[in-house]
Parts: sequence; C-alpha cells; structure tokens
Amino acid sequence: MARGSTATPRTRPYHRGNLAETLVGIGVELAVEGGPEALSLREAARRAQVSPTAVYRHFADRSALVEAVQRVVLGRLADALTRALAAPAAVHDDPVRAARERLAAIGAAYVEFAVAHPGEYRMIFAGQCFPKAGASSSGAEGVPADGPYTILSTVLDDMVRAGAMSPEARPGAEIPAWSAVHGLASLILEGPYAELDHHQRTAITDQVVGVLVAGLTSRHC
Amino acid sequence: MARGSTATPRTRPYHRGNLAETLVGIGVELAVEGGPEALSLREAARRAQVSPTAVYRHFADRSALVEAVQRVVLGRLADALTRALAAPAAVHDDPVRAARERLAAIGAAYVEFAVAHPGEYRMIFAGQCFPKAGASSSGAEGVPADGPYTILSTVLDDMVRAGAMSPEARPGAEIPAWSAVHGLASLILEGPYAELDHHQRTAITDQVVGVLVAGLTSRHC
DNA sequence: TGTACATCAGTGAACGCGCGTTCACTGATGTAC
DNA sequence: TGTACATCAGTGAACGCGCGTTCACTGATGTAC
Repeated sequence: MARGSTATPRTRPYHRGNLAETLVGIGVELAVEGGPEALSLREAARRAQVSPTAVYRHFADRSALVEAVQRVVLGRLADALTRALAAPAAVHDDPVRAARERLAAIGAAYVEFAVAHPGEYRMIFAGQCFPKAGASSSGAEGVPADGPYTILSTVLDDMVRAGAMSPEARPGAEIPAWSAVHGLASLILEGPYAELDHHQRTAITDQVVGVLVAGLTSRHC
Repeated sequence: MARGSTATPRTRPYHRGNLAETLVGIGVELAVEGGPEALSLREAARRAQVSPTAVYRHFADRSALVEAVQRVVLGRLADALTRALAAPAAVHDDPVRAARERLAAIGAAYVEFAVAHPGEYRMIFAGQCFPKAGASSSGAEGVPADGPYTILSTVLDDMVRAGAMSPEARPGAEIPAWSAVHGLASLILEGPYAELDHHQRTAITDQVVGVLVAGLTSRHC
C-alpha cells in the first residue's frame, strides 16, 4: 500500500511507525507487570518515547487503550484454553470420560492462566466493559466467536453430545462453570489462598474442577 | 473509666469524642458508596470535620483504617449468612435435605449480600490483607471464629453429620463452595452478568448453588 | 485546693507525586493540478 | 516535474485534581505533689 521510496524501511511508513500497535504492545507489557492499575496513558507514552498527547492521535482516551489491550489479553487466555484442549491427555476411549476430562482440562487451564499471568488476568476484568470486549459479530451479546466463553460453550455442548451431561442441565451451564474457576482464580490472586505453593494450588484446582464436573454431570438436579 | 465531671456528656470524654470509632463508621459509609477506592484518608477526615493529620492519631496509615473497616464489613456479611440460616424455610423433616438446603441458603445469601452491598463486598477483598482480617484467635490461620468462613465450615460439617456428604469429600470442601459463590458474585459485580434483572440473578444464583450442592454430595468423586 | 507539668488530640501549611486531558502549535507526508 | 495545499502525526506547556504523608505547632485534658 505504501508507495514511498525513501531509505526508511517500509515497516515504518512515516513518522514513528505504527504508534497504535506499539502502544497496545506496551499496554500489554504494563498489564503483565502490574495489572490494569499499571496501565496509564503517560507511562505508555513514556515507554513509546512519545509525548502523552501523541496517544490521543490513536485512542480517544485511556479507556480506549485499555479496551484494545483487553482484546489482546483475552486472545491469550483463549489460546491457553485451546492449547489445553489440544493436549494428548484429552484423548480417550470412553467418550463420556473424554468429554468430562476436556471440561476439567479447560477449567484447570483457566485457573493456571490466572495464576501464571495475574496482571493480564486482572486486566480482562478491569472496568465493567467486559460484555463489549471483543464485540466481533455472531456470538450472542458481543461475545467474540473465538473467545474463552465460546470455547467453554463448545466443550459443554460436547458433553451433552457424548452423553456425559443431560440436555436439561445444559442451558446456562457456562455460568456455574465460569463461576467456579473464576472464583478460585480470584481467591488465589486476591489473597486468601495466595500463600499456597504450586503443589497445593494444583490440588485445590483439581478439587474445584472435580466438584464442578460432578455437579454438572450429577443426575439429581 | 472517665472520671471527668464537666458539663460535657460522657460519651465525648474529651476533644471530639471517639474519633477512631467515628472514622471507622465513616469508612464503612464510604465503602458502601464506592467500595475500597472511595475510602481515602482525606475524605474520611473531611466528613469527620477534622484535619487529615488527625487521622494519624488513631491509625498508623491508610491501610490500618482500611483493615478496621474490613473487620466491620466482614461482620456484616457474617450476620447476613447467620440470618439466612435462621430463616424458617431451613427447617425440614429429612435431615439430609435440611443440611443440603442450609448450604444452599448460605450460598445464595452470600451472593445476595454481594449484589445488595457491592461496595462493602469489594472492600472485603481489598488489598491482599484478607488472611489477617479478623485475626482473632482460635480459627486456623487467623480466620475469625465467628466469621463467614467459620459459618461455612460449620454448615459443611453438618452435612457430613447428616449424611448428606461423605466424610471423604469433606476436607477442603470450603474451597469449591467459596469459589462458586465468590466467582458468581464477582461476575455479577464486575460486568459480564451485571445487566441481569433481579429475577434472572435469582435464577442463576440458584443454578450455581444447585450445581455446587450436587457436586459436593455426588458419589462418583 | 492549687499549681506545675506531662500527655494527648488536634491544627495548618506544605511536600511531592502521578494522573488524564486540553490547547495552540509544528513539521513531515501525501496529493491534485 | 514542480509547486501549492490539505492532512496527518507528532510536540510542549499547562490545567486542575486528589492523594498520602510529614513537619512543627497549639490547646485541652488529666495527674502528681
């Protein structure tokens, strides 16, 4: 698209290059380091070696930058969940057990992501604007079609298909599932269970996910 | 204790009265209005009609005030849970069902407290200092003996005693229970499920609590 | 009973911080004729 | 091919905000003799 023939490498069409992209990258970096509180306009500008005002050429205000960063981070979470599903351990003879283990796998992966990337995880939930995060077509209510929520929905659908969960239990099953893992992740990040070591965290994660799977597949409900 | 015989009512021994108590009360008020972010030293002093420095006579720093407020708010949550247990609906012929319903009752009450008092609820989890919140003897690791956590533990013990839950499932059962309701509360307060009306919220609360109870009482776990 | 003194609870001014945002501007890039 | 012009991406200074905390102080209260 760029027609310029100067000595400047074409990756930097003019001026500084894609400041917008740079700022989002830096924003993610800041989120990694200190969560949503650490993402300030001025600090992002400082790291990009640009004046604070320059940011306003590309983002309406701070919250617009935050939203862009949230989109990236949501993608990373989705990748982590997808990776967990792709792991060979999920392959199984018994389709019922396989479906259950897939749910357990993304549940555990969700918590592990939160623990391994607390800043990014907290960034996802910063500033009420969650429902419109993504906002890319098709998914109900602006949930991105390839986002974490959709992955969870798919896994739950699979459970019904495999016969691990009754069709009556299916509607809204995302809610208890998400609540369980989000609750555990928050309790670990926010304090009460922060002091546990890796082994203990794995144990309680398995326990929470186990109770969840048992509850969803239980008959007397 | 006060020996003074001046005209001043004895509730105000000297100077302004119990500034410390006043400040904690105002702190709770601020938490109610805007959660932990709204609780600033200066605003509390302003409302108490006192200079910002006066606060330092009674609290080492802001976080000490926050901790005092957290103690009050934790007590309010505990009261709400206790009230839910005292409700007549919990009385039942079948002890197994009764025990299950008690767990469901405090689970729902927990979420309802969070929804009805979002500022206070968020205050509880402000600033990592949760484990030492309370810090009053006997409870393991500084958990107050009459706090929400202890109430939950007692209800879970009752479930084992009533035969609703197997003894093997008991250890650490607080964790999945707390995760489920804290997760739901957070998802409602933080955005994703914020738009639901009262009826819908009740429905998903019942669903989450139902899956939790089913999971804890399920045999194949 | 009266006085000297210690302690205690408050004041007021100031410090330094970082933030988001607005303003009027400059200099580089691309484009129409 | 060269020039005038519009647009675009950046600068720099400033605004006003509220915060936590420190300092040296004052005035009221309680207490020992």
